[in-house]
Amino acid sequence: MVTKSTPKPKRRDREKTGRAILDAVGRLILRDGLSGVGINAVAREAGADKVLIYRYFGDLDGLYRAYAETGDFWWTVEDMLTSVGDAATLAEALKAGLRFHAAEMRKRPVTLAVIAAEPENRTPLVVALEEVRERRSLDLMKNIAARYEVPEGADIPALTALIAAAIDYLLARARSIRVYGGVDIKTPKDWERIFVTIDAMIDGALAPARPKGRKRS
Amino acid sequence: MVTKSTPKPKRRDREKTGRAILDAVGRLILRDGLSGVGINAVAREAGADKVLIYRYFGDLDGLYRAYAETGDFWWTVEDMLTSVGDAATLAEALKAGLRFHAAEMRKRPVTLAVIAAEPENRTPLVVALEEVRERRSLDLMKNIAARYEVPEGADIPALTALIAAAIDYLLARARSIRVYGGVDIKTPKDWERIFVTIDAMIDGALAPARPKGRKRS
DNA sequence: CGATTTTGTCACCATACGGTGACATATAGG
DNA sequence: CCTATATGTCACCGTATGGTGACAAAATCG
Repeated sequence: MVTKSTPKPKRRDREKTGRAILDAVGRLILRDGLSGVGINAVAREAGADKVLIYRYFGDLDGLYRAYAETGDFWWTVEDMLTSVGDAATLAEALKAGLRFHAAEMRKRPVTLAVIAAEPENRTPLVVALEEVRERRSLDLMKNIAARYEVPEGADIPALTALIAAAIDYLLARARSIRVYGGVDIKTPKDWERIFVTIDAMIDGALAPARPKGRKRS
Repeated sequence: MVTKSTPKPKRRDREKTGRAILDAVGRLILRDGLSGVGINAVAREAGADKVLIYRYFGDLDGLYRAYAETGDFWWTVEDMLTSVGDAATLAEALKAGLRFHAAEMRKRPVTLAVIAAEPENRTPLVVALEEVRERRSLDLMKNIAARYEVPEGADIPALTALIAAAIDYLLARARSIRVYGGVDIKTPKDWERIFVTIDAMIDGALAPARPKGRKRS
């Protein structure tokens, strides 16, 4: 037999195929990290021919851009505000806000995977996520300034940037290691412990008058 | 002419070649990131045939391992202690120690590049560096416990892990971005500002009795 | 229904990768 | 000096990558 090979035709549905491709991107990021996302891998994972990726998204960067617009990669500022809105003091607002941030990040493993890849993988996807992060930070700072009185000498942007950076980095690392600097970072219970210290750090950074008294030895 | 092609022989010197290969690894990490280190790239960069890499180091992982033993990737605990040894209080010791940490990390761009690649690039090199970090943390914690009295409720491991994580991550990110969360992270001057907040956070985390008094709205 | 556009399939290209075998010759040991 | 080993050179392999051209058939539109 010359084996006509029954090539099993496929229902033609541009929209469905496009979605399958974008879904495959997400699955690949999750499974193999952002560096595992390539034309061939995506086509294979999506069960679509790679030529369709080029037709629909232009090239790999176009795919990244399209995927960046697809997902729900961050909490929104509104969500943040409603989640923290009833805090009486700035300190309580920051504590609740950073807890909210950590909880929301843990719900978005794809975002964590992208963050993990950020430093070495400067694709449009990571650039897009960075832009969102910066815009959101500015928004949040404006809201904080409007709602709370900031103690003199307190540097709210530096404070939140430091703690958010630590949270994001440690959550991203927790995908592959269990301990960082002798501290467990894997389970929610571990993070309860960590947040006790974060709360104290926030209190310190907001302490109204740091006496600066130096003792000489 | 049949062009005998003058193949330009090379002086044979195993030691020198080996060193050239390891040097090439460092240069490549610096220029292209850890993911830019491959057999072909290293051979090209070192001006040596790749078969020599296999002969001398086994395979790519062996190369990583050999390179991990080559470099001075971290400060030593002794250096840390002499740099901080005269601090009168635990708070001052931690402030000085973390400043020292940041300064030493900034002197080691290769280490920063490896840290940047850590989350997605689990080569023996990053594993080796992680092990050093963990050992060093334990060492340091022991020394601190022996020298200073730790206030009740203060979690020194969590405190140092959080701040060190933020420093390492932000320094690694500073290689490719200028601002994180609205805060400049590039120049030493930027870091002076950041360290003001770090100092305050340390004070807060070491504050002896956090009253926990909540105000209701 | 018939013509045109769109979707999907396949075969191909050049390039790069990690890895290996065969061979020449410079060096070191007897 | 002659021999054995170690060093370096070259040509190859299979596999994967990003990317393109050609073609068949399904869907759409007149």
